[in-house]
Amino acid sequence: MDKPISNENEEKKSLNFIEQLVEKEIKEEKHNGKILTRFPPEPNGYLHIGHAKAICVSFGIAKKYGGKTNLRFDDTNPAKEEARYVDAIKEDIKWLGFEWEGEPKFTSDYFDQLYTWACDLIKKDKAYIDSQSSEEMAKQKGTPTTPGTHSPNRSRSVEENLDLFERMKNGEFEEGTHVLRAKIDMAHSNMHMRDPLMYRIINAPHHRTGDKWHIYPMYDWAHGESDYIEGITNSLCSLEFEIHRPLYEWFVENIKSDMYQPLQSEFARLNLNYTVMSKRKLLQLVEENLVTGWDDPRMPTISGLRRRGYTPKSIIDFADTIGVAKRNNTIDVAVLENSVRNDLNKTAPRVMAVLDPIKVVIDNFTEGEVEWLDAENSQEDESLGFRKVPFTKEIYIEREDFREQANKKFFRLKLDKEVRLKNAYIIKAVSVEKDEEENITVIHATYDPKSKSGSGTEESLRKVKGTLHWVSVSESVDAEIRLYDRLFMNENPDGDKEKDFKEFLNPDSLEVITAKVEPSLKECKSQDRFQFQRMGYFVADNDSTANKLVFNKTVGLRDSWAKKDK
RNA sequence: UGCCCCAUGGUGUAAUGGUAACACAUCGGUUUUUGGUACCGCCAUUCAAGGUUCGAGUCCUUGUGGGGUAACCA
Repeated sequence: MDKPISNENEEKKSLNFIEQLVEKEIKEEKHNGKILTRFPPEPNGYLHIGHAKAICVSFGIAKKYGGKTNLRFDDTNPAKEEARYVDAIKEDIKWLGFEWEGEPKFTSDYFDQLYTWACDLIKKDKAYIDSQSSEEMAKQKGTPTTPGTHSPNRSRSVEENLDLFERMKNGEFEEGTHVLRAKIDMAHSNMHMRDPLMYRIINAPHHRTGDKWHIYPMYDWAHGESDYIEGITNSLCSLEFEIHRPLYEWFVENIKSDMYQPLQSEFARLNLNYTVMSKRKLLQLVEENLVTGWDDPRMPTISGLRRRGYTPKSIIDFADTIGVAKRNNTIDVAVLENSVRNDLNKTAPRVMAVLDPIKVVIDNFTEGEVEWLDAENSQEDESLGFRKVPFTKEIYIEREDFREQANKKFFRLKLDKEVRLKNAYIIKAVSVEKDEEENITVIHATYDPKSKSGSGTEESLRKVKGTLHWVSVSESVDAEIRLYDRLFMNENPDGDKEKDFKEFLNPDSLEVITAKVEPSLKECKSQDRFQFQRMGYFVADNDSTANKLVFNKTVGLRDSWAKKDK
């Protein structure tokens, strides 16, 4: 049982490129061996599975090397951001099981310091106020092959710049009339270095600072500086910020007063097929009521996955499986589904629920009798024990589990053939009743009284190929079941230039049915997860009450019969 | 068009100059009172061409392909 430590180390040897970098820094005692990362969401929407990956990367690397992680809301644009998102984001991170260091931080906490530093840059002649329109400035920016030209305002005096900047701050100007720009190099091959904007005027109240400010810092100016203020050692972000790194470094180098400097590293964001991963598009789905909300179980949001029945562990395992690298990737949703199945297979108690019921009458079973049978709660975890399930003369089975005639490949119930009822008896179908339209309404069967499951009799040990789940007609209860399919029919819904992503919405992504479930489920609580045996994993929805059970389908079981039967 | 990044099975991720591994998917099989789980097997000489080396997926050069980038968004 006790493995040698060296063995474990060998197994874990493989490191992603960020881990390699951090191990190198630790070895070189770069920050005295300290690691502090940050997760910097903008509070303008809910977190999705892509953020979950980023959370696992930033929190994960710190955790692995004995460091900490700050949660910092990047709230530099009051026009787009709202306080309600702050709470949702905190809840999602906590639910995943990560703990941020101290209180949550806000970029807006640093507005004063940022303003002071901006004044310092003006005084050092490294920033100036530009009073042109954005069109004029865009024109002067040049193109990738031709250098830009200087703004006529570039040579304004320090005094004039300082005066204008203060008046901008005080709200004396309209939006769009002035901006503060860094004075770097209008001929730089990296367009981001051609005198980038640091501040713009926004006359909108901020969710935390109210109407104190009329100027707000741009991302590039605020981010590295916030990292510097907090003492972040490794600032991990996605690939599209790679080209911003020289600017990130230029800003920090020009304001810092010591040897310390945070390092930005970039990794590829997560893409999943059959969904969209843009907050703007997810917001559209919510606002146009194409889903029921940010936590609709079809949404790739963390709150949606939670309501769908995903576990924190399954999401963390998923992030671990897909890895961290620099190349663009698209992960098959099947990988995500696999991680939740893996977790739930080990943890979810098994119960019986019939989703599409058809009645079976056991002709030789006593009318009115209820026999309570023992049923194992999990084949994967003995400690979950047993429960009682009621067996009666009339039961329901799944409609698709019966055919009058079928070939040998069909292991389920057919006329004159035997099948085992899970936890109960072996039965044989003898006849059917049909309505005028030839639809089967009732199946008649006989049972073998000596074949009771677990009894150990010769009859019970008989080899029968098929085993069906079932519930008692009189003792079962109704439950609303919400069956979900993928939200989009296209693998890459936002990859078509001609078509809007919403054209690919799957009209059948939600199906609501009423199922018959075993009576033990009456006791279940919201968020309880189960395997409905042979059907899949289901979770009690928040809408579920003692009087009306509601379950969401998390994911189906792997089904090799469904594939063959096609 | 400039600059930056990337290139390993169908999809992802490893191999840190020394026998291309793992996960998912697919297909086939064994076990099974869930057509589940578990287990086994099939599936790539690493974008191309040169070079360095006893030895290259790994280092160098060139090419090709993909992505990013020129918001008063982050």
